[in-house]
Amino acid sequence: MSTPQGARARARQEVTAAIKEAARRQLAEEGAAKLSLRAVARELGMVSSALYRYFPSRDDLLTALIIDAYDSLGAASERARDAACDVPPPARWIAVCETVRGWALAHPHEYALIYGSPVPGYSAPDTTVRAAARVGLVLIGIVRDAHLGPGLAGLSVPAGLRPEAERMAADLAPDLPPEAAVALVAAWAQLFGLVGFEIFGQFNRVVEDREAFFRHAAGRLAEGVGLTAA
Amino acid sequence: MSTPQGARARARQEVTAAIKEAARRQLAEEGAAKLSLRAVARELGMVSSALYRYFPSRDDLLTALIIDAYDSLGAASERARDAACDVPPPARWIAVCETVRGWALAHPHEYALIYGSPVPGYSAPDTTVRAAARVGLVLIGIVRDAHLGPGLAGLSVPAGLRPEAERMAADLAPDLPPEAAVALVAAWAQLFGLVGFEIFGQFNRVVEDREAFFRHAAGRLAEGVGLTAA
DNA sequence: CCAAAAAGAGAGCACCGCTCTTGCACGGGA
DNA sequence: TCCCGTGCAAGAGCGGTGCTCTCTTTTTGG
Repeated sequence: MSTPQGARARARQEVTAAIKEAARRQLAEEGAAKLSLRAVARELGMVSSALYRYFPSRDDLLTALIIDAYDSLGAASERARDAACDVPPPARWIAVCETVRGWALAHPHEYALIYGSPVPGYSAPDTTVRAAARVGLVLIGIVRDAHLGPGLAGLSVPAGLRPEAERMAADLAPDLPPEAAVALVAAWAQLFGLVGFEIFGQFNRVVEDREAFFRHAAGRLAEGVGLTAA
Repeated sequence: MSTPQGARARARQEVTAAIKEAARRQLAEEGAAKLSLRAVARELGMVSSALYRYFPSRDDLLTALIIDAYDSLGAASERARDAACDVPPPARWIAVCETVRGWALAHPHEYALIYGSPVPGYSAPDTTVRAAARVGLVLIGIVRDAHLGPGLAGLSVPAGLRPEAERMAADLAPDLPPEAAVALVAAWAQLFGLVGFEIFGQFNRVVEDREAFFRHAAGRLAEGVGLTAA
């Protein structure tokens, strides 16, 4: 992995990185639909068939970009969490949400790649799943900190959702009350609903001051998971 | 518009409808990315160039499908609202939300077409915008009914959001309190966050009993806009 | 009844993803 | 140090795409 055993392997890694970089540039400029292997090859001064030595297909290149995008967003949210480690959980939650939104605004096409419509019939490989989970883990961590520290507001779930709530909590955060797990997953999806609507233009002619609107919505999301304003 | 002045015009409408139908079938089977004008023409026994007499480009055909999809979803939500006209607003809200989710589950590729990543550089024409608004209007109507009838729980917005809230209320629902307008827009985006995460597979290995989970989340969304349980 | 408009057919252009074959140049074992 | 095998780039080519242009046929309306 990190052992550059030979000059050969190193060159291969460099070319692979150059391909991904050029592809990411094209993705940012034209979007995933227009990303073309031949154009990437042209930009790199190669012939298109040479690219297949590095990525077996266009989908594999896209998958690599997807993983990188998840990692980039995950790292950004982790940095935001760490930078806000000394503010109370509700404010930390808002800070992470705003970082997610900021990342999406800065990388709209990469955001579309990971949270927009997936390719039909495309099922994410395991590596993708792991990368995708990072943002969620950050959010869970904030709620856990509140639970272990200043406390979490009590929530409730209807009886019919009880088993599911306990299953979700066992999988996601065994140390959290089941109702918090349910609220967390819902807030997670709702956060990306807010971000997606802004990125994809659904807020055009509807929301003007998006910064303020989002901050407020993120705060209400925090209340929804039981984070009480300090 | 509705005057079939000649057999010629009627034939044109029929062919146009046949093209859209075949395209919708292909869309449902393979997704928007694989929708090909040539394949549609083949299925209809025409040559591909003949199709351009009806739709100037592939994007125009896609736009027609988008409008139809918005209309289909809008009509479904209006039917759900009318069917639940005699239950209290919170239950009506949940019914409409569940109908939106049901429509999305039944037409995942059409859902992806309208609420997934838009085509790069694609900007929705005005006709699209109007069709897109129908679901939102249904949600607004439910809150309005509650406001005029059994009452709406009081909400609050921070001072910084006040002007935006009043602007949004003036545009969307002048008879509603500004705080309700803000909550409504947020709930609207969050609803599609929940639906999108389920449709696009983000809930895989996370949420099992999606029916119950969604019902509960929709109920909490209703509370968030001030609809108090009867 | 005939000119004009509309519609279909076909060839063709540039581009795409992907495959296969062919040379070549380099790197590691002898 | 040499030399062979291997990894890589190059090129041609296949079937597909969106789209344009021209030509012919069909229908319509004055």
